[in-house]
Amino acid sequence: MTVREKNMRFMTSLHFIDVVAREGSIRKAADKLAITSTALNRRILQIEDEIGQPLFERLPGGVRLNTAGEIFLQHIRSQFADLARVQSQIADLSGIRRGHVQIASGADALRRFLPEAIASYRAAHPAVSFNLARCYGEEAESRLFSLDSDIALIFAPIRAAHVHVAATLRQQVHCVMPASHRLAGKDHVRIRDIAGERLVLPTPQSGVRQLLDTALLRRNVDLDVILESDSFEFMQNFLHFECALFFQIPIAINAGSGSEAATGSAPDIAGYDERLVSRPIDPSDLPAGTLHICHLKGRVLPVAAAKFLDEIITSLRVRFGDGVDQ
Amino acid sequence: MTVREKNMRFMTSLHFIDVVAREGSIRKAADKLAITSTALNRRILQIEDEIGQPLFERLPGGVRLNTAGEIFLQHIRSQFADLARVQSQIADLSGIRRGHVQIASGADALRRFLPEAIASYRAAHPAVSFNLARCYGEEAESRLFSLDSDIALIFAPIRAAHVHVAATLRQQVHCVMPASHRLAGKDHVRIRDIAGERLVLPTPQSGVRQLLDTALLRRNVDLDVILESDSFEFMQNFLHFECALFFQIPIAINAGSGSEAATGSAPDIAGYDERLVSRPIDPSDLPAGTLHICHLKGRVLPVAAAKFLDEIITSLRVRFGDGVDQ
DNA sequence: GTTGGTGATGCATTTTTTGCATCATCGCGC
DNA sequence: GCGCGATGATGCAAAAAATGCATCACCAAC
Repeated sequence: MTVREKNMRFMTSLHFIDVVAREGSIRKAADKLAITSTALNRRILQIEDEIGQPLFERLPGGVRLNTAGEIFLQHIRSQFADLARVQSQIADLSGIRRGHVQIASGADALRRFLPEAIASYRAAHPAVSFNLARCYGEEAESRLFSLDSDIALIFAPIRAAHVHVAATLRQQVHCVMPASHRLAGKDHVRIRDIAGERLVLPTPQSGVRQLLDTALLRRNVDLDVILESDSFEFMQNFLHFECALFFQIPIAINAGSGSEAATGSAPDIAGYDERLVSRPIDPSDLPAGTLHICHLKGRVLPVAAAKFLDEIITSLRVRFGDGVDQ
Repeated sequence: MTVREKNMRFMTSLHFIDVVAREGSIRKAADKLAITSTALNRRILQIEDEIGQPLFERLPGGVRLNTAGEIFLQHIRSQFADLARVQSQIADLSGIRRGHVQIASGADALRRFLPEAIASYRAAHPAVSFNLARCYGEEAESRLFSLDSDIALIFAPIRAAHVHVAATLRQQVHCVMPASHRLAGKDHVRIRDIAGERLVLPTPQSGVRQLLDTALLRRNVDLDVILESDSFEFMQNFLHFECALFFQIPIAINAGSGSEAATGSAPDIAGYDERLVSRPIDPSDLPAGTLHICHLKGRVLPVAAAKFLDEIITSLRVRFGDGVDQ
């Protein structure tokens, strides 16, 4: 994947511009590209000459794209993305079915859903490689825009207009607790139930947290937040040592077979960690959030990415049936 | 325009592939590109190596694109088109407002409408140059696809799915005759009126002719076709020497001010050739045809082309008001 | 066969790119 | 104020790449 450097001489100059823009300095970029700064500098100057206008403004501490440069960089990135698509399409002709899929996802989907989905896809297409970037909504959107990711799974409202939502999945926030917890006996958890409990919350950038914040703020509940983390795995393991509650959405909890979820009944954490159970928060206390499966608007995805996108949407439909919309 | 060869070194290899594909021979292409065949041959080989698969199949009489090559060529052409768009966008930043607009049009629109539209646009943007290819519907569509034209004006049904119709204009076929003709006194011409007349028809590929054919074939009228031509100018001048009828649509007839057309009344050829008059064929005998203003689906047009497209649609709306749809 | 066309390839030459050394400029800290 | 360390730009020589010439191998048509 990163060893695309073997060739494509006709794209190197454009690639160089991308790197310089990302590094903000010709010398640093040259370092990264393993060439001298003079060579790189001259390539930049030459392209600027060919375009007819400078693409970078020279600052004392380095370079920065000007407006023309930003337009041109976007063009360069779309060229690379399109070239990748063309290559995978050409490779398809000879039946190789190789390719590369780049995914941006929140912490929710990459716990169980994505590992299984990717493994299942790779079982059918072993020559397809993947890249997974864990990030929050806003960053995921910008990764789509800069073509660093083909597909994004975002559990948060979509902000930018350039994002196309291929499918959505309604997800009720669940409360995870030790099996011995007094709330474990109930079917649903109410907000007033958790008032006195020790809580472990996801970081404020997370979609789950934002849902919780709006719901709790409105109620003016006094909370005992003992820990904040961006790692569900950490929170889960923490519960083995101290009795507390944390919050997750089903896609982060559910095992692959998904039979229990497809029935519409409350999924639990069984099979993942038998010492913990999850109970949905009452929907009248906390509305369901939406997981968005998206890609960049107007973009033709590479074959592998398009196929994988289809496959995860199908898989979500199997697991969460009625919660999926397109 | 054709002197784009001054630079863009990072695109030359790709440009070479395009030329070789068009010429069907490396040597001929090399000749056209003013380099030796060996240099060109090696560039082709190198790119094929970089792609990882051959793009051409070698025949005894030259080369021809294989499937991979066709996919890649389409990519190349879209790269060039997008680069042109980016360049014009960048040029726009510094207020230069330069660019190049490539139009494919039937003989109808290039009589009066396009010359005036282009002149008017160039009056506002003198640095924009134009290229006009006169062709029939099918060829116009393929020019859009090969990105040889940005915009097409087609008076015929659209065949290909890759064509996006930005606007349409309903046009009733008119019958043009000497002012002294016996039919000149009528408001509308009926099909039965022309049965005994000497007729001058456009060539069978023309949209007007195809409309006439279907209408006349159905009626089984016996016609006295004395001449067939693809040039309206020729037909018009012919009528100075022999009394006959020929057929045109209003956009080929109308003067620029268009006031008489905007009223919805029958436009005539006044001001263009005072010895001739035009009368619409009765719509119940011959349904109106449709002029399509189109570009390639999914394509972002260069600034100049997009602006010009807007302008001609506006201009059509001013002239033909209710006949324009979007 | 012979002829005229094609693309491929070895080798010498030309052109381009690269690297080193150096310069000019700017912000920062003492 | 004045060096210090960072930046990008530039002259010049060496390295690398592209080019052109001559030639080969191939094929079709005559």
